[in-house]
Amino acid sequence: MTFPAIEVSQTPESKFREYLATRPKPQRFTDQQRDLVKYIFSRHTHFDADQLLEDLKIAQLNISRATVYRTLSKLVDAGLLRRIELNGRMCYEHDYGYPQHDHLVCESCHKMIEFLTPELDEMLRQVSAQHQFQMTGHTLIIRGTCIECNRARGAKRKLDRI
Amino acid sequence: MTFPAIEVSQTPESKFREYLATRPKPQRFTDQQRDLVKYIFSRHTHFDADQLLEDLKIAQLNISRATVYRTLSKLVDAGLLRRIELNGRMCYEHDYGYPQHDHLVCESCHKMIEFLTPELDEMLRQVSAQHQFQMTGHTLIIRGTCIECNRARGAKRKLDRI
DNA sequence: ATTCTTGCAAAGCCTTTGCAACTGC
DNA sequence: GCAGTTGCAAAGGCTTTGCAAGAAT
Repeated sequence: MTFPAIEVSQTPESKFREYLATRPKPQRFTDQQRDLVKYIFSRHTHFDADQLLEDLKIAQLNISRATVYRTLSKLVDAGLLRRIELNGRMCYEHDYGYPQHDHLVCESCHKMIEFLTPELDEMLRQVSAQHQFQMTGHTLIIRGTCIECNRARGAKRKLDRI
Repeated sequence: MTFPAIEVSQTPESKFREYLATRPKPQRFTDQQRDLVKYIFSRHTHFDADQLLEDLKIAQLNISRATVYRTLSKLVDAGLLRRIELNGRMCYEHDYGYPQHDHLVCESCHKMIEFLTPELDEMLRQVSAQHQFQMTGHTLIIRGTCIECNRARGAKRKLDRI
């Protein structure tokens, strides 16, 4: 993990069960949902629906595409996952037990680097206030090239010159 | 316009022609492209491909969907338009002759409000430097409710209580 | 004359949805 | 047993693309 986890009193599974039970229309907790929550919270990565589906297959967990999409939505609603829009597709990351942060995204290797910015919140609040805007959330992504890809590129340029 | 325009020495059309001529493989400047550039720069709005297509129809300019998409891409490459990803679709706005800024997006009426933040650039630079990250651009969107929608909502709540 | 662009329709990509079978409570 | 969930395949929304006809240089 990039940052120390936040202390939480419940497991992701119990938090999810609580969410399901608490909805206006109570929802059920199924085997597929249990497996998904367990799998997703067994590692700290950014992933999209497709990657997750592949990884689940490798892990011998047979859960259909439709169920994966439906469960991801519920997990976002439940506050267990955060959704990030990136290059026209949805990316997910842990929300529960993990501090709010933003991302540097490498356009070469697509790595996501997390960063914390206490000043940013203050800035967002000020801007919103100036426009009498009721902020509910924000998205900040810094695009560019990570240090590894930059080095690789530099090395390649050197080779090209020989 | 929300902000004063930047002084530019060329018209959007001539800048585009220059871009087309300067590419490794020179590209042609067609009637459809001319009409599109003229139309797009005749007003300062945020728009997506679909809205543009509708507006073009109203303006009696018959340009096919494919050509609109293809030309929008070229205009982005040429530095005439900026592309903003929003709710799974692409939005466009003037780049040439207009200062770099970020957006507040109302989730109720989908209005986009532009704002300038000198401090932000410094912050982004610092974060990038800390991670030895070569920044090429960023996206910052503040989501929430604009003042008009907030008022409307308040009014509705009042009515509901009667 | 050559090569690039257009317009059409078809395909692509990611995500959502209708429906019959199934399952948690 | 009833209401909500699954899996499948089909549909949806937006964008891209193959190809023949047309236009720019």
